[in-house]
Amino acid sequence: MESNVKVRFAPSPTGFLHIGGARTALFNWLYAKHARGKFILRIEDTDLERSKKEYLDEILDSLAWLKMNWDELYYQSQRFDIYRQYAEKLLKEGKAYTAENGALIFKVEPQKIKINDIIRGEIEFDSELIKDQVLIKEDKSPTYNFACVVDDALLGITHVLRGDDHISNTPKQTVLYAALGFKVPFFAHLPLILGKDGGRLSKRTGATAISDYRKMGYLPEALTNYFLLLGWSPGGNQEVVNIEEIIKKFEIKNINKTAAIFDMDKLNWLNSQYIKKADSVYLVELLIPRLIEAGYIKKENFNREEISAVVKLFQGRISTLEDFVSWSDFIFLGEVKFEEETRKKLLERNLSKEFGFLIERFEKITDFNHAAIEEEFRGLVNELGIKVGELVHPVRIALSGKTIGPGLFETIAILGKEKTRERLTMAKELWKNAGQAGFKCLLWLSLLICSAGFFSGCATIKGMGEDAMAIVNCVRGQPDDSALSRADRWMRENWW
RNA sequence: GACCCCAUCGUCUAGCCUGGUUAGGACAAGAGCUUUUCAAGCUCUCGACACGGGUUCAAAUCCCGUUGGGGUCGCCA
Repeated sequence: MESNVKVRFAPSPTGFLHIGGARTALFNWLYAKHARGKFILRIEDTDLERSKKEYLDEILDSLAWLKMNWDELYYQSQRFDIYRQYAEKLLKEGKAYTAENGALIFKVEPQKIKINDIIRGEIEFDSELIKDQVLIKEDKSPTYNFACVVDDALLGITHVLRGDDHISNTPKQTVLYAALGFKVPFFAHLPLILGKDGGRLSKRTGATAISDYRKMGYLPEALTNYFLLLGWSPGGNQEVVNIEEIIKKFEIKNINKTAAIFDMDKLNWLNSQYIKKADSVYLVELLIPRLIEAGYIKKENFNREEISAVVKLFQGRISTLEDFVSWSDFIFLGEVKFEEETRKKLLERNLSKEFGFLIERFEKITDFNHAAIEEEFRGLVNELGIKVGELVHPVRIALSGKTIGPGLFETIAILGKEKTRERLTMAKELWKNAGQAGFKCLLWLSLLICSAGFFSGCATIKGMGEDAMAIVNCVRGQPDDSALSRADRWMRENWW
C-alpha cells in the first residue's frame, strides 16, 4: 500500500557527502519508508564548474553503503530546458523581467511571507528583506532556488526535509511556488550538526566525509544509528535501535529543534556495540579487504574460518574495524613487531629456563586448544611455585609484542602450536644474546677496574661495587636495565 | 549589523503540547567488583532545567524580556 508521500535528498556534487548531508538523507529516507512513499535522489549539479565526477561517485557510494536506497534519480544538469521554459512563462506573465546581461529575474512583490514548518511552526518574513530573485543566470544556468522549486513541484515532492541553513531560502521559494501556481510542499528544517567546539563541522573539528568514517572502520548500521540519535529520540531510553522499528515509529514532528554536537566517543561506543553483536561471518567479509591491504593475508589464498576465529578473539574488545587490524597483526604476520619499550620489558627478567619448560609442555599437547593450553600452563606455574602473572605477561609479550591483549590461553590456541614454539624459542635467543652482550661487558669492566685500581687505588674499586654487581647480574642472565648504560657512563667518566 | 532559529548534566537526550517527577536514560569522567594484562561486563558516584520578571496554590513545562549560541544575508548550492 503506497502513499503519495515523496521526499528527496538533493546533494550538490561539489564536495563529499558529509555528516550533515547524510543525516538529512537519513531523515528523508526514514520518512519515505515510514509513510510507504518514495525517496528521490536529485543531483544538484547546475554549477558545471564546481561539480565533479569524483564527488558524485563518492556521494552515490556513501549513500549506498549506508543502505539508503533511492527510488528515482535525477540530474539537474539534464533539465536546463525545463527551468528555462518555466522562467519564460513567468516572463510572459509579466512576473519576471530581463536584466541587461540577459539574466531572467523574478520580481518580488511587497508582502508578508508565512512559512509553516512541521518542526518549528509558523515563521514570518517580510518581503522587503528579499531582493528580486535571479531565475536564470547570465550563463543560462538556473539558480538554486529556482531549479529547486521547479523540480520539487514537477517531481511531486510532498515534504521537503532539509538543513536548518535553508530556512532563509524558504520564503524566497514560496513566492516562486505561488507565482508558478504550484502547490507548496510541507517544510521541515532539520537542526544542524556542529563540531566539538560548537561551531560548524570542519576538518579541524573532526572528519566530515562519510567515506572517511568508512575507512576508519565504522559500520554503516552504527553510523546510521548515531545520526538518528542526533536529533531524534526513539523513546523508552533506547540507544541501540533496530532500524525496522524506527521506521515504524519515525515522525517528523518529533525531530528536535536544537543543533547537536557530533560526539566521537558516543559513536565509538555505538560502533563497538554493533561489532559485539555482529555475526562474525559478516565481520569477516568486511575485514578481508582490510587484511589484504595490510598485507596480513594474500588475495587469492586465505581461510575464512581462521579469520573468523581471530575475529571472535577480538570482537568484544574493539570499537572499529581498524582496531582489529592494528591489534591482530601478530597473528597474521610471520614475525612479531616489538616496540623498543616492550622489548626492554621482556629483557628485564630472564625466563629462558621457564620458557623452555613451557615449550616442552606445549609439545606434548595433541589437541592444541584453550583448555589444554591452560592446563599445561597452570601446571607449570604450580610446579615452579610462581604467580601466574609472572609467566603470563612475558609470554604475551613474546608472542604478540604487546603488553595488552585478549586472554592469553585463547590467544595461544588461535596462534597455533608452531608459531607459539617459534616465538618462545625466539625469546630465549633474545635473552641469550643479551647475556652474551653482558659477558662482553664484564670483560671490558674487569679490564677497566684493573686499570683503575692500578692507577687510583682500592677506593675506586669499592665505588665501582654497585656497577659491577649490575654487570654480574647481566652475565647471570638477569641484565639490569641500566647495566649497560652504567658501564658506558663509567667508562666515559673514569677511563681517561 | 539586519533578519531568522534555538536554549535540560561536559556531550546526546526523556520530560514541555495537556503545569504538581526524588528532573529519567546513554556517552564521557571517577570508584569498586571480576581478573593473566587491556578492554568488555556488572554495581555505584559525580553531574543540568542560562538569567530576570510575570501568570498560578504550584513553572523545566505557559507568557514577556535579557543574555548566550547558531544560521542566512551570491547571477554557490
